[in-house]
Parts: sequence; structure tokens; C-alpha cells
Amino acid sequence: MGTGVNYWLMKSEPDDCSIDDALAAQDSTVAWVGVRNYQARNFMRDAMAVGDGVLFYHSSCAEPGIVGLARVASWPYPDPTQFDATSRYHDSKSTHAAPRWVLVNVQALRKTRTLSLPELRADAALDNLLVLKKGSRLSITPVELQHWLHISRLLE
DNA sequence: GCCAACGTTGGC
DNA sequence: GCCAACGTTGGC
Repeated sequence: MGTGVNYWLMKSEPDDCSIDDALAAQDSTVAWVGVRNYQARNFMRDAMAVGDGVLFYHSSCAEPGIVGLARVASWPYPDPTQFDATSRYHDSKSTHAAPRWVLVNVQALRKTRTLSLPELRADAALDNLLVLKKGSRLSITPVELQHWLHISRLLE
């Protein structure tokens, strides 16, 4: 793990938790429940640090794209929904002794204009942004500093 | 609703 | 370890 702040893009379905929902939450902070992909989990578990920058992205909706800025607001801890038999995220194979899934808290900082997927794709400076790669389905992807800076400028 | 792409599972 | 079958993601 390197030093300094890292940057991430995190997808959320707005029907589930939109940028408005996050901003309306206590301290504008939400627990990022429901990640059930090992690669995405490993980013939270092994690479995220409190204060890391987050691009808040709406997926599976009418206008997918970046809709806000946020920050990582906790260290990783077990996702409580994995133990909840009534949750859609329940995992019967996970135990309290050896939790399979972790999460972090994410604090929304501000809503931005929607930087839409077509707009992102049309920007040559973002050619290598992981979320734009063909077939990319990861709900959490690292963002390079140069991409973070470029997108920040677009959202000013 | 369709379907491409990817991840996971489980038989062998 | 291989790989077919199945499940999920997510744009369109």
C-alpha cells in the first residue's frame, strides 16, 4: 500500500442509495453494504484508507454517470447484512468468527452535475479509466490521480 | 426485456 | 485444474 490519498469510483444504484439519499443521511454518511464481489471487497479491505476520494456513480438507471463527490469515512469492518437472514445480502456461509464481506462508510461531500457515461466515454483523457473498460462490472474501481484531477475539473 | 461480459459453482 | 452451466451486472 502506498502513502497518501487514493481515489476510487464507487457505483450505487440510485433506487437503492442515490447521492441525495447519502447526503440526507446522518453526517451524510452511509455504510456501503452489499458488495459481494471479492475484487471489490479486497479494495475496501486492503487498499482503502479514511480520507480517500470517491467518485459517486449511479448505475442501473436512466442516466448512468458520476453524480457527486465523497470520501472514505471509516476503516473496513464486517458488513452486517451478511449475517441478516432477512437481507437480500445475506450470506449463509459467512460466520461472525470469519466474516466473508466487509464494507467502509462513505461520506457524501457534494452533489455535482451528472457527468454521464457517454460524456466520460467521449473524453480522450479518460480512455484508461477502469470503469469505461469493455465488460467492466466492478462496483468499486481505483481511479488514477490524473483521472481524478481531470474529472474534478469537469465537475467544477 | 435483451444480451454481452464476467464471476462463481460444482462435477469430473 | 478444467470447464460447462448458471447467475449477476449493467448498458441499451
